[in-house]
Amino acid sequence: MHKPNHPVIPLTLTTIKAACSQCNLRELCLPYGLSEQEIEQVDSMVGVRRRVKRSQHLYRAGEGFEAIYAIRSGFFKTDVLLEDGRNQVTGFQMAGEILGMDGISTETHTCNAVALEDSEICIIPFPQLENLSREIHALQHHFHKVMSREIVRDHGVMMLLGTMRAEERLAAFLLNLSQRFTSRGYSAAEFHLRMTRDEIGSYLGLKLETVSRAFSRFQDEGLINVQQKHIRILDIAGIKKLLSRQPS
Amino acid sequence: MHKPNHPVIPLTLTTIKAACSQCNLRELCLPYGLSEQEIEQVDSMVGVRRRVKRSQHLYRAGEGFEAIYAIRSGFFKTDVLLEDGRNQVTGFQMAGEILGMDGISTETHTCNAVALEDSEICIIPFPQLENLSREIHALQHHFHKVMSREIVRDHGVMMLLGTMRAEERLAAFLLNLSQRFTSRGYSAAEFHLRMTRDEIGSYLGLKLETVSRAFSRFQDEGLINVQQKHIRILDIAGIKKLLSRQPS
DNA sequence: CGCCAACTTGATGGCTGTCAAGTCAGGTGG
DNA sequence: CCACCTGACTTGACAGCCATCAAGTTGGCG
Repeated sequence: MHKPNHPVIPLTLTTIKAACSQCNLRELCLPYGLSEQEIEQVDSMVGVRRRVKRSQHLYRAGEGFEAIYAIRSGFFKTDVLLEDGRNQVTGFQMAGEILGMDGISTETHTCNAVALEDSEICIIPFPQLENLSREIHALQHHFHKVMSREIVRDHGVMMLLGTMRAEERLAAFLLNLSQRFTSRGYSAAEFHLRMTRDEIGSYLGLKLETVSRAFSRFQDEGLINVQQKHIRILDIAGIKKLLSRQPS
Repeated sequence: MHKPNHPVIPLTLTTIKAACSQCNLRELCLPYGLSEQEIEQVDSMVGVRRRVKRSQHLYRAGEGFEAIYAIRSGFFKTDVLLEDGRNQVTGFQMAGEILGMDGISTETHTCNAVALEDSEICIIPFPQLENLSREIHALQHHFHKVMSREIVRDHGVMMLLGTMRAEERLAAFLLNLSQRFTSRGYSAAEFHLRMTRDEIGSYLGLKLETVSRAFSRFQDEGLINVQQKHIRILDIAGIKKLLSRQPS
């Protein structure tokens, strides 16, 4: 939907009134075909935007659950900790994706959400989401799809962790990032990693040295170009081939 | 010849009218505190029960999504397949648990659900669930909790696959089974595995030989007693200790 | 009774973890 | 401007856990 010139929205430094109606990520967060009035209702449900600076927590495991969050800009990771100190990155989230659904089941968040770069999120108070879902059919169904997509995504990670070897995991990781950047209008072939090797390793069930070695090997084989956190994909087809090859 | 004049409920061998109001698993599937009338509404939403014999599919990846399923009795596994033939068991489900939520996001199931023993499930047509959810507040919230719980469970599996070694994984698996049997009124210490070593291995990201060896080692250490698929836990505390120990 | 799938156990090898040393990049302060 | 410092990254050597391959055992079922 194209917007003609519209009135200026009042801004503050810390929190901003969210306005889904003006948001260019709308199609990621919301269903198609809402009426003007329904969009207004959604606007008033999504209370405010909030900035989260790099390395700050959006929420922590153990905190009470009150809202889910739509990422308006920036990049996050979620992770869980075991008592003995081991931790597992469970996902990386970017603009247009939803955070916090882990908290619904027990009214308590079960993982940590940390900004990997300065970010901005929209707060969606959960009781109000449920209220509005009962009124707006499409919103209800959309939210169910979002949760289901998270479950399917998790199955993909389980597949990756359970059956793939190191280079396959990294290849899948790169392809996934590339595809998500593409669908947000960024380059499919060139991007900046917001996370460290250690965080990639944690997500992929590998040690950071293994991640680093795999990156180097990909570079030696002419598949990618790595310069620290800067990645350029040279041969997408070659990377895809790594995934379909039988290990045994 | 005339039948007696009270109405007879039609039964067939394959499907039975579900009746949540009579179901002793009600507290697993449904929220507390529904009124008589609400329960009746749920009864009429849950269309029928269906029997699924051992090794039969409840649904397959690629099939259209129409309903979710509550397990009334029996035992299932869900798994996903890669094109190259590798597969990953993503979960084992038992009575009172919900299957099929993977299908909501794309209107198509993304995994297979297979009965590991003769089972019985209740069919919950999804559009009707959404309809009733808009009427019954508690049902809506309960369903959201169920989906969220699935997400949290998946995070646990990712933790297991990403950070634990073989014996820790198997220990976690046994404790999880034991706990779930307990909460259904069965023995915490003695149970029958419905799945093969290969399926356990797929779920835990291990080869069947490794699973078998870990079972044997547990037995040698006096933690459990294994007789093929029959498991007796002798030292729960000892098994728990395996989980909290640092690997390095 | 015999067959077959499931399981167990042993021997060997390879992938990836571990330990260690060195390099690189970015930020800070003199 | 440059020295310095620190966290992130790379690379090498080695070891250990688990996969692989192989052979044998068990138990269920026709």
